[in-house]
Amino acid sequence: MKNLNIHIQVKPELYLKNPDTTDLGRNIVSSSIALISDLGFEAFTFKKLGEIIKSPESSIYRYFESKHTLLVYLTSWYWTWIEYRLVFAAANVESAVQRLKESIKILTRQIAEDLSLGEIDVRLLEKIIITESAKTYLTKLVDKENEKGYFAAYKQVVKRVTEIVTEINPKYEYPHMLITTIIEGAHHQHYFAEHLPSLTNTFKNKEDIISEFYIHLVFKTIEE
Amino acid sequence: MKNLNIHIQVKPELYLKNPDTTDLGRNIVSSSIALISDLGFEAFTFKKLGEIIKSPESSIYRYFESKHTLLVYLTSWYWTWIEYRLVFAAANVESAVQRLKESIKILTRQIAEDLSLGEIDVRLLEKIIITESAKTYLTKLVDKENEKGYFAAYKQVVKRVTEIVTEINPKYEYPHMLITTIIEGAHHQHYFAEHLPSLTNTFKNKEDIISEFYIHLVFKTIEE
DNA sequence: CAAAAATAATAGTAAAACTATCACATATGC
DNA sequence: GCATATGTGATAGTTTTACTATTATTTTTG
Repeated sequence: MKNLNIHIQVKPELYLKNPDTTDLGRNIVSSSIALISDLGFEAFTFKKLGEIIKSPESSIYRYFESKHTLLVYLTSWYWTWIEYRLVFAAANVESAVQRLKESIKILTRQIAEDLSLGEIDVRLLEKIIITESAKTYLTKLVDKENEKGYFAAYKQVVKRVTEIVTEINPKYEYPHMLITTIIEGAHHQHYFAEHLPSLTNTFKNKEDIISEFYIHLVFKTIEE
Repeated sequence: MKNLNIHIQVKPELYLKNPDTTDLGRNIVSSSIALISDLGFEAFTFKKLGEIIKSPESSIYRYFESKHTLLVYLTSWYWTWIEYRLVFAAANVESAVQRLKESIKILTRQIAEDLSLGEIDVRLLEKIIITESAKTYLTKLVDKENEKGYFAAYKQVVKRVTEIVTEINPKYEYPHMLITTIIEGAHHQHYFAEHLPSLTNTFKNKEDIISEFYIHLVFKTIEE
């Protein structure tokens, strides 16, 4: 398992007490990732999590308002990490085409190796993002939560990549639609590949087929 | 409100007793559409529905195993209806390009007019599909439910449209990825336009912008 | 070392998601 | 036309979820 020493900071709106500052907090976050990816978000409860970390539910509630905000926290952590990777991948790369290509790979490809930042198992987290992240905004509370900035990290990622698209073709009118289409699309393809294979095309044992599909799609779509 | 006299049949796996055969059953279905689009799926319960239709919860449970299978039923109804529209739109159209164009419109455009089939308000149902339908398969039970054929109607729609893609360009290798990408993508764009506008491009007051975006994307992507 | 902060232990609540039972009404088949 | 099957209503009960509240104990820190 590879370890990196960067530190991801999540907006204070997403927690009651910063879980990053205590052992219990970090344990809540890392164990919740394991438990959510094991049980799925619906069957996941703070009570079950409490049993695993040997703390009462009420202690978990001091960090997170609800299991929903915990999911928003995890999602936000993920997008902040993705943004870091986007910035890193773009550094010193002159060609916008090359930067876009690398960005699409980051947005659409699953992490291959075990990777852990702090106590966060990024690979497991990515599994959660694929299956559960849309549930953060597909709720009756979207508008309120959006006002509170719950989705800022995601928006920032989208913005950053759309800017590369615009750099390549300033006349292309729908960069946001395009980028959100491929982000959510890639999540779906990864999910379908595992659970509903007839909805995707993974007949070849070729790796990164999803990434290649989206790279092709994006460059064809934005060309003049 | 426009009424049409076609009849949509849903697979028996999706209900305990066919709601289509009794007044109570039809009332459960039509009122659930209104209530789900009002409360959102999470806050929707059989108890609340029972109060509206003035029947006890237990009577609703005679038709549907759970609120989850009711959602699967509604989704399946919707895709069966979409397939009917696809077949109808393709009838007597020689050009595959034209058939694909019309199919993409059907898959990506929201219904403009009020429309009711039997007691089903199709416009409200479409609102539910946009927000809630992904929740039918983003669960721990996907694999089991897939085996039972819960997602057959959706798969059939995807298959039908991919065949047109292949007719136009037999060498194109990823028709399923492409079609599911635009179906789910369009749902997202409609949702974002209403709730997270910075994730989309609806700055113009132009209608059918989402459809046009996807038509352009598809034809660019599949061209040789 | 005292005060403040964090955590544990325990209890309690309202609602959700069912399951069960029995009475009554209605439709159907012979 | 009557017995039987089927459908619906009324009511009650269970387990679990998603919290909230209170008090005691431990740990941190200034």
